[in-house]
Amino acid sequence: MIKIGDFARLSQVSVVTLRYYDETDLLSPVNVDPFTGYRFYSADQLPRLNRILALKDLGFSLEQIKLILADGLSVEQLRNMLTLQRTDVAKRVADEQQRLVRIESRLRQIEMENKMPNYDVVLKTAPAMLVASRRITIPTNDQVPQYLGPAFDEAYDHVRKQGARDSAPCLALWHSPSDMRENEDAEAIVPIDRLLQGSEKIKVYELPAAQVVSVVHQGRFEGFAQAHAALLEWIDANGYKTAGPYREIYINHDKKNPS
Amino acid sequence: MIKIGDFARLSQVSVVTLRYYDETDLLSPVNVDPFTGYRFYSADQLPRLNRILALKDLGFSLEQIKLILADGLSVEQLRNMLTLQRTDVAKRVADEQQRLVRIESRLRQIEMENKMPNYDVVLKTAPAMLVASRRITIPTNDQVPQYLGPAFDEAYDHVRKQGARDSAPCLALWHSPSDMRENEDAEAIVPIDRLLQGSEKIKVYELPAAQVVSVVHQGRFEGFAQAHAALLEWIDANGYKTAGPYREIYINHDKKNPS
DNA sequence: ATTGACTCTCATGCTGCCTGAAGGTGTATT
DNA sequence: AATACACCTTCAGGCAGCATGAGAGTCAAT
Repeated sequence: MIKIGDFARLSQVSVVTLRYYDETDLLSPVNVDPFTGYRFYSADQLPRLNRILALKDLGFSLEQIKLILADGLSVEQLRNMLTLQRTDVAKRVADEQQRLVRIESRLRQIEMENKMPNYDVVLKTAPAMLVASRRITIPTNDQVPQYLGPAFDEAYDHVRKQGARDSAPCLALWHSPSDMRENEDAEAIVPIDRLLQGSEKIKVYELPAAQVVSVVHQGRFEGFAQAHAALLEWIDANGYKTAGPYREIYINHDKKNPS
Repeated sequence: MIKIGDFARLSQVSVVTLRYYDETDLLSPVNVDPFTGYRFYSADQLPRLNRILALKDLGFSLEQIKLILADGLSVEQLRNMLTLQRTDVAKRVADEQQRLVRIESRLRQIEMENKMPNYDVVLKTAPAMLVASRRITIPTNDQVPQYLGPAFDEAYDHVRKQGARDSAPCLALWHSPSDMRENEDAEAIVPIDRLLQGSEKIKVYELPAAQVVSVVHQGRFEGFAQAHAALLEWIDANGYKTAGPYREIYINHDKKNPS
């Protein structure tokens, strides 16, 4: 019979933790004095405790450990749990390594510019949505406003004529590679709240959900190239590849949120 | 003015999270209707929110992010925080990788033995303690009990004669390499509660704290070699090196807990 | 009888939110 | 004008794995 304090010293586990393990039925003392409530442990319980610690060390939760320690767990099940845990931990390792890369890229940026970078790039998931779209080709880079404005108007008119409403801010898709400055292939998109008829010019379809890298640009177009550059840099630094068109989301009248 | 739901959709952050950020003063809406309590955001707040997300992505806590976003933070301080965070994350990566190694070693053990291994090896930290010690040389492996028993008695007598008490279970240190079977160099140790006089045979000193790899063996000496083997295997598999003597802790009369 | 070292049982806190419950708002349709 | 329905509000509680502290009872030695 060992009192909790001694057992704690033996096992290098805190008294509080031992009490918690008792409370959660992970490891209960062999007997408890019915009057004083004192917990008494036996040296025989050290192996179980050590196993608990070992499993915790492998990253299992106390719930999982309880499962593993329950008798009736087959070797197969045990192996499965370990295998799952392995992929889990492997993923965590990969995640943290990516994080490390991002931190280092930030540090490099700071070294170079000697200030907090202007643009914060974040990985997000854009949900799928129904859209009405007008796809156009823009001859030269400086004609973007003249071409894109009317394209949006066309799409928006089409939507309103059928009595649907826009359910989110408009966005533009750029299908051309980022270094292309002429004959750019763009799509003016109005998100809608229900399926409706398309036309020759206006296509209606579901824009699928996608992983996107997002950056917020505030103000008018000037300096916009910087935001774009920040995006590309981030993508490069973090080892991603672009797998679809660029999206630009327009909020209010002079603000942009390309993603 | 954007309602919280729309702002949530724009930023891909949940409404609940936005409310939480408001509550914790990380990002408050530009204005709140005094009657209805409705929160209203502005598109101008997207950059700040994006920065918050970016920093969260780097692994900072919300508290730290609040600090970083507070004005008056110098580039120096920012760089320091990032550097700290880098070492932090690097450590986490290393930890998780070690964990991965341990899991894989467990899996291999299961493949080989087709059952849960008998011994659970855990890394612990043994605290420093005052001890009275009797160091002896044991000619051959099978004479361990005859030699070690009296050595403990000597140390224990010494302690009692001076009115001190043992404050923890006795332990033995083995200074010889693990493959040595003759003329083993061992130390019988009694932990004590206060400093006392040594003698020619009995040394009194502070056994320093140490990182130890611990395994629990239950029962008599038979099968003890297995526990020992498990230790060595673990140490090898996890890329550690032994940096001191083995410790064996004896609990009750027939139980052992070498660490 | 009195220390002093332990032990007990609550209660609360930590992080970063999520999940309701109960009730008030805003807009559109009948 | 009534109603429906989507949104908004403020609590309250929960999650994992304990740590910290309060207030009170126990145990062994002096």
